[in-house]
Amino acid sequence: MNTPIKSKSQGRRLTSTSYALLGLLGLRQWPTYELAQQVQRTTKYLSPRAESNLYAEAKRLVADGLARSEESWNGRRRRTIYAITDKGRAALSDWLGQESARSRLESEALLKVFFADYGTKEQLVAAVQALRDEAADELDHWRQISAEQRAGAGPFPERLNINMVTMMLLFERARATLAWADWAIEQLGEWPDVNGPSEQELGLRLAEEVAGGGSPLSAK
Amino acid sequence: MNTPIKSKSQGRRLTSTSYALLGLLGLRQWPTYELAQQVQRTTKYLSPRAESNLYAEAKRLVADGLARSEESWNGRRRRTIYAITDKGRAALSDWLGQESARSRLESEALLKVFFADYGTKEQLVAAVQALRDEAADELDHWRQISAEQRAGAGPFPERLNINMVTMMLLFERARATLAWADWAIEQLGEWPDVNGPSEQELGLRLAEEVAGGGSPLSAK
DNA sequence: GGACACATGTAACGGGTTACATGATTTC
DNA sequence: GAAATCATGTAACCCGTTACATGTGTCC
Repeated sequence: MNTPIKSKSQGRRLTSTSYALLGLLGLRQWPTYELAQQVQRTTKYLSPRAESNLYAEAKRLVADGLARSEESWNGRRRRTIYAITDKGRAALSDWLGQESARSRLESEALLKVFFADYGTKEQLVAAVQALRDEAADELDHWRQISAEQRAGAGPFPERLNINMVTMMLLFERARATLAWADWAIEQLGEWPDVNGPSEQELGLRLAEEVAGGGSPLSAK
Repeated sequence: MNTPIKSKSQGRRLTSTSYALLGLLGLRQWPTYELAQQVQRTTKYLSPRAESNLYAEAKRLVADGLARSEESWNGRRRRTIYAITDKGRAALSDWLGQESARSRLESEALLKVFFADYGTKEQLVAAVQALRDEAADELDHWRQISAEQRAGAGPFPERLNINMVTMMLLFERARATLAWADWAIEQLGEWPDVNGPSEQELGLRLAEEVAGGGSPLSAK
């Protein structure tokens, strides 16, 4: 039988993971461990990835010629240091000119809120509370980062402006989530069950305000 | 050579896709096409999936005994109708009692904002604009859904309350995004380049307000 | 001496994506 | 008669996840 032509991989389609790492590598070179930590601080919130995949992606970047790796020794402890190449910088700036994939939210807790009528009111409240906790954690994270930056203790101070602008969106979304959760928990207190008040007064009122262009929560 | 034991799959780990479909199937039975449409209207915003994967997942649910399928004919056009089973309902209510995976945001456009200093100011503005457009689309979507519900034209009116509570979070987040984008574009107008004003006054001010617990955007 | 952080992975698996296919029916 | 929508998929690929492995250095 004919062996299929093993075409030389001349550039896989790069993913957001690729660009997240390339972006960080553009700032300076990193040992993989620190790179992974930096991802935790920053890009995790825009493009979350399992740690093991970061190690894998770094290797792929090297295979594609977008990064270079170098062995280094810290005592008897081996470290791999990654640095961006010119080809990597080119790919990065190329990417900035391309259309972006649509943003996506993946939220199991909110899915549970949506389908809460298959369960108990306690489960509904717990799902809302989980979303509240997530948002509170994230707010803390950004507050801490902000405190470091204000104290001049953060890395890359020259990136402070763009950094903060990016962060503001996540911050404001987290604030909105927190406000929503508090509002929801208050509302739910008065519900007889997971279906809410009969006649759907609440739902109708919300639908009317939203359809009319208003914003029921901030109005209150 | 020994054939490895093909262990009978006695229940793969179900995914959010599974529960999204089970949740919809719990409401009524659906032909796959309408089921996929319903996903577009609703769960897409909490757990987005490619259409082809919905067809695949529906088959997996049947294989697991969580749903039943039935052939049906609309003229000479074949349709597959899916319905939930008792086992499916059990899995669904079981799920509601479990811990949720952390929510995740995946946003290529925001990643581009974050790494905008590798490109031009126009590209930065374009990325912000893309986020604005996404949010505006989503607001329109929820307004339209709300209008239908208000008019009593929506399906499952008994689910209006829980439905609207879920929607309010997405609505408020979209509003926050829109406000952020408008603010950001206004700010960027005054920037000399992608690095923003020198001395990072803006960034410092934001960091101070965020760290102090304030909310720079809504204050203005 | 034990825990914890440092540091870097490997193995296996499958879900999810993109791209494509195919035909029927309705609408203009 | 073409285009759009209805309707349901298949094929190929690989990224991303989970779970695990392995050893070093430091702190108390």
